[in-house]
Amino acid sequence: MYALVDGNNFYVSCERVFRPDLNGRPVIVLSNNDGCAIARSNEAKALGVKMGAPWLGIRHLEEKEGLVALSANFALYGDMSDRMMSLVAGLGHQQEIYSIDESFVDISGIRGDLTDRSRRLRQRVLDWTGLPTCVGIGPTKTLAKLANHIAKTAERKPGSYPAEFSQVCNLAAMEREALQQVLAATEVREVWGVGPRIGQQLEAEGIKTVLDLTQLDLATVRRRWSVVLERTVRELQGTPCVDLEEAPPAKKEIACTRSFGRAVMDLGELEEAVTTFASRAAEKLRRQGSHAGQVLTFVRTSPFRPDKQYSRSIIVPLLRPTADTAALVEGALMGLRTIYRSGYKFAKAGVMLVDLSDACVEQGELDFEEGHGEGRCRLMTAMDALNRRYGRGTVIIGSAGTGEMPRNWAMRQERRTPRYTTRIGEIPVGKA
DNA sequence: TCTGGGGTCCTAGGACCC
DNA sequence: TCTGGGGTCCTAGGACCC
Repeated sequence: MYALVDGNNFYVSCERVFRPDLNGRPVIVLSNNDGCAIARSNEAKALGVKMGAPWLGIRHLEEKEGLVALSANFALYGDMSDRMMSLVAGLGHQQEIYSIDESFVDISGIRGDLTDRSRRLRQRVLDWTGLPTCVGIGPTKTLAKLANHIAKTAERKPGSYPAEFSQVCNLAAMEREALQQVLAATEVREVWGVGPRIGQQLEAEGIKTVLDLTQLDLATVRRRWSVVLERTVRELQGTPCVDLEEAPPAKKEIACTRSFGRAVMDLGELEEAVTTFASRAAEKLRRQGSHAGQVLTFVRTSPFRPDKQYSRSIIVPLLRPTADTAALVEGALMGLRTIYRSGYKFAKAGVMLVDLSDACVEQGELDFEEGHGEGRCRLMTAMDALNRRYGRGTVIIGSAGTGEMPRNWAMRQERRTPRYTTRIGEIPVGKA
């Protein structure tokens, strides 16, 4: 038996914890570069603001409807997430943190009324962190996800489902007939694993509700679609096919990519950007204890603009698998210089580390050259420690630039709130 | 004037092997 | 007149997730 606990409009809720004046108002959080809406309060949803809507297309609502738009403050959201997750873990035996705002909890064999227990946990998270959540319970992860969707919808749109499902919905506690009614009242697109494409195909075949989907023949689903959808249907029927993953498996690739604040044409500026991205990716690589065998670098112009388009990527194999920032930056820059063409307005670049292996596994080799091995490893450890303690960017690779060069690539963030919980200088101050 | 970032899994087809 | 059978690995592309 699983519970899925999910934050409501998570990023907006994090902002509201420290800005209670935003309660009851339409609020959105914008993506990097203040580009588009990535989180919306219920009031913003009611105004018709869609997920992913470009900010400049909805900006008029700022004056007309009092819409508040904030730049993404991931330092804040990450820290609030940690607080929420540690409380949610108490709901059951094991927890899988599935994303920044949701986690699955294995609640098999927990005694007592699970619905009641979940309501109390939900209240505790709200009291202790200020974050509103909803809980879905079901015999499989897919059903728990669905239950969570129902709990949220019942809360947000009274009348859409029976009021008792608001905030906490336990599909496992329902009679067969009541369950079928709920499944028949839920669109097939709401199912975890059914995206826009497959949703459209299903609807075209007359499969409009979740109930319709659960009644399909498994062999047909496999033949017509895939084993993936077949697994989803089995899960909806109550047969667990997806296990809880308590410890996340190591990443198979690690990326750092960014759209630029303004168009970049100059190779020198791109070199600074790519150095910064490769350094950041290397940091993530060391944190998971891996080495990379190859570095992929890409640059591209904006497909949304009428300008001349150019998009290219290149993979540079490294001399040996490494987690050394200098070696990874060197590879990334070598790739960049190969694919760079002048005369284009570049809008985005990125570095991806691939062909990852465990750092413990090392190929022996005849040591003809200095400059790698133990010493470099200690240098990286020291660099990471300094950057952790004194803030990102305290110690950098020189080619990341020191600010003499224009930084058109730097992202725009005009509306970011303070990092209330992670920077001593930005802590909120109360007045009596 | 603008439209994010970071991942995973599955499938089909080609190359290659014995 | 006929030109096998079975398998692995790699890559590109599609779909999905938050």
